[in-house]
Amino acid sequence: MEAKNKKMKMMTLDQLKDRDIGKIGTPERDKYEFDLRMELLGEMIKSVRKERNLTQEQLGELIGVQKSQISKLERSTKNVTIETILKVFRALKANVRFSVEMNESEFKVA
Amino acid sequence: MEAKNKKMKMMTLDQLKDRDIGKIGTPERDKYEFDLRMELLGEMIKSVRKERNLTQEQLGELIGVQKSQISKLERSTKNVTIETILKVFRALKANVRFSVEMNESEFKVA
DNA sequence: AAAAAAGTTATATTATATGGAAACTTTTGC
DNA sequence: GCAAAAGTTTCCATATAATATAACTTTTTT
Repeated sequence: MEAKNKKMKMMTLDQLKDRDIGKIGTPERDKYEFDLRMELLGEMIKSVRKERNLTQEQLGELIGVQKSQISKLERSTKNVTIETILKVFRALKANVRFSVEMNESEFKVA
Repeated sequence: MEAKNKKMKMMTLDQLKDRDIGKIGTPERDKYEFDLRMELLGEMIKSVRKERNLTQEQLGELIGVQKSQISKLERSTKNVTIETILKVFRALKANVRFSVEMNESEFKVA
């Protein structure tokens, strides 16, 4: 990526994302935002696991899956089902919360 | 279910769930808790959709799926992928938050 | 630096979530 | 109460998430 526009002074992160990845709502941008979330979720698993002083193998044993599975969940850019997420955090004795907010009102789920 | 125990005065909801469904951590109970969460998530979709004054068909059009699909998401006890959830709430212009908490520390994801 | 442990990746299989179509049921408006 | 609209369910196909195994790479320990 080159900075061709001489007049450009500053851009917000959002402006950059709009320009380089696509506007919010476009498939490209949505995918990016989604991947980002997935990455964070994976990091979340990893950091809680570390906090509990577990190896991937040990966490796997708690859940009943191989370590390779844990590795994937921690680093995959792919999609996950809620069931899997809950299973993992349950084993880690951590609580997951989903909440939905629209405008002012916020509704908590679980 | 009968109330055989004459001495029983009161029970908390948790005690009832422990007795009738199984202790937390048992597969039965975990499934129950999970179903509950899923149900709430479906209800969440429904209530936000209603808030936006949309029919299932209209919401489906926004996302690009049939109304039957929306119906399923709103009422299914089945599992869902995060991608699907995000897709729906994105269309509803609502924000979904996942957060994970263990002990005192709370980490926000997305 | 060698050995052991932890983590990653590739490949393949199985289970299941997504989705459409259409018939059906329930709710709503007149 | 009837018709239309909204929602649900069933049946089915397709896509993909979950998983194991085993080889591989990276990190840690001694």
